[in-house]
Amino acid sequence: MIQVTLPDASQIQLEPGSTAFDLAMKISPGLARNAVAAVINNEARDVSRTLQDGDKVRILTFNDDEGKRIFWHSSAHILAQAVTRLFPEAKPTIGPPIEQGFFYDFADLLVSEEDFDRIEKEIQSILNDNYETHRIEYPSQQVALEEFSNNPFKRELIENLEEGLSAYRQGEFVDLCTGPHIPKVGMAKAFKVLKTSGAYWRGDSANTQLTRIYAISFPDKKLLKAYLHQMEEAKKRDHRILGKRFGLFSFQKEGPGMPFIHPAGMVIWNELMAFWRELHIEDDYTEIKTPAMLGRELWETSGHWHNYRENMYTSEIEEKIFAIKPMNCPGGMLFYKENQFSYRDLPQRVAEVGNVHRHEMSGALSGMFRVRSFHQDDAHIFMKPTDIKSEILGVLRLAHRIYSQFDLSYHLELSTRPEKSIGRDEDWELTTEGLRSALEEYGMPYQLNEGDGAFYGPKIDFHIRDAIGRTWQCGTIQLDMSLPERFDLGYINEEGERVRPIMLHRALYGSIERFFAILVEHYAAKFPLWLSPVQVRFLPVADRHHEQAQKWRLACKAQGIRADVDASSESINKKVRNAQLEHVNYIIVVGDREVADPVLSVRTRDTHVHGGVPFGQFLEMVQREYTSRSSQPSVGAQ
RNA sequence: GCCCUUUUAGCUCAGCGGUAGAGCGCGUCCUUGGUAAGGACGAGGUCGCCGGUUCAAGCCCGGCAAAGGGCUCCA
Repeated sequence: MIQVTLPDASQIQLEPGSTAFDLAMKISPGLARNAVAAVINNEARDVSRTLQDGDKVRILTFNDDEGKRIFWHSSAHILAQAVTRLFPEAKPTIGPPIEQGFFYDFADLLVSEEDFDRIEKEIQSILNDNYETHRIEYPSQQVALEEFSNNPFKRELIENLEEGLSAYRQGEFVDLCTGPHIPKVGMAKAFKVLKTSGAYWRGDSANTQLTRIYAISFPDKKLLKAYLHQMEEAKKRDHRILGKRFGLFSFQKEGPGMPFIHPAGMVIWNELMAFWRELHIEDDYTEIKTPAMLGRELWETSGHWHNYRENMYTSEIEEKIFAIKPMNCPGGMLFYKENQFSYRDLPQRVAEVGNVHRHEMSGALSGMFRVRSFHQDDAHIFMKPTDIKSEILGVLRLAHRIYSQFDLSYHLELSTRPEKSIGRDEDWELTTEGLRSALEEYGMPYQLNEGDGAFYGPKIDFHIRDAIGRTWQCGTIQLDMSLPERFDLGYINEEGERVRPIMLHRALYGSIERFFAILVEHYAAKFPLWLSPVQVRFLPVADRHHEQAQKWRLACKAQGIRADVDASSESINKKVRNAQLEHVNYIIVVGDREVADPVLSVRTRDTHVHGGVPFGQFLEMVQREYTSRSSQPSVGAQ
């Protein structure tokens, strides 16, 4: 008998020659049925793998993250099997699992959504045949190359893999793969082909364009249904749809990627900026505004003319070339140089909410998330080397105050020196260490992206997730060793010498447009009162009540509260319905009773009507809720 | 920029090679109704733009533009 150890440290006796599947069977038949793979001594293996005495074994199911990846990777093989059956000329390349499902990239394949049905049918027939998967180990590169002689992409992969070459076979289909795999393809019971797109071989736009097919699979039809339902729900939060429905913003074909912010959108925008300014004043920032367009020499000095030219809009007048700013920093540098700073004046925290323009590739544009004209809530902090850590900590804390106001969850990424970069080693070390130690002290976990920094310095990025699960970079903290040099910035130190300041760029909303879009999706356009375009709506019951409704509207307005009156000749039911659908925070019907005695029945967004609120008290409550930027309604609170 | 898809009334969407449709919205009138759709009538369209095929094009073909999903890139 052999003995293996389970994750809970319990020990199980097995017949010699038992597999991971046998072990699962011994634990419970249900587990065996759902076993996707096994982790044996920290290595993911097939459940058909034979166990040795003393092995530490963990059975993986779809419920484990690792199990999901294996399940989806196995599903990618099934997809590739179906596709190669239907399109024999298609050459499978790679097919990894992703966060939600998996994709497979094919060369020599042309498909559109119309083919999805056929592909799904073929997949179904593969699932019905319920092939077992078999591991094939190649003794040498040569043997593997022969197996994939008709697929140059697989051959390229094989050539880059010296040892441990293996493949998996299911029915007639063999694919290069390290594994492990689900034991029988039928486990991937519920399959859905989702979308197709182009992709480049090895992610390089210089390489062949491949056809990518995205799909998802589950061990249970109910899980698939739940997933599809969740996707439907997420689509209802799409900021592009809500932005149109609520009149927040629009795009015109005369300015692709250049948003028009409408009145309701401007209300939110202005509230965001008011909140932002309050916090920045508290944190001792100053604010400037620099021109939208500056002469070519400036961009030559900053390096943009050489490094960023293809993204810049330019204009020529009287034989002089100007560029519309793609970034605020060069203007900020000129501001700094206007002053003679001493070490006593540092750090200088100079904010600028500037409208920048970048010519993004047409295919990259996406609603308000990716535009060509946007506003960055930039700030440049000029400091002494000894300020680095505390300044970064200050920015991290300020960012947290902003994101937590909206209950947004975010994650941090630290990116270090890329291969192509400028600057001295000791400067990179100083600045990267500054970022790292600030992050450590801040105490929030972060992801490390080695070599992913800007060419001029390391950075910390804040990422926030949208309604359909994509993450977007919002805030960023970037140390810059290049611009102070290029612009010959200086300050006078204690010894009276002119020395170079350290400079960092930072943005917290990142792009106001993008952050705005994230908020629309986050709240599904049901904004908290302080952001809400219409906070209070009065609904006169009959024409004779218009006068009272207008009086109250004006009283609200005098307190800075955004109120309106629905003076249409619709029924009261219809007016209530409209106000509810518009997510007005407080809905107040004005009829004979209210005219006789100013006590309101206040309808809240949860459709409850709270009676007996004197008008004066209502005003106070709304005002308190507004100025405190509370996300909880004050009426009907207790 | 590349691959795939889409573009018909203000909005959401039907539409079969043979003179353009619905619902909502909008306008006028009736109704003055107490917390999620009162009623009648009416006005809105060079079917994204430019070419081609055809006796005939919203529909077929080509180009361009914009939008959507990805790739690449990035706030």
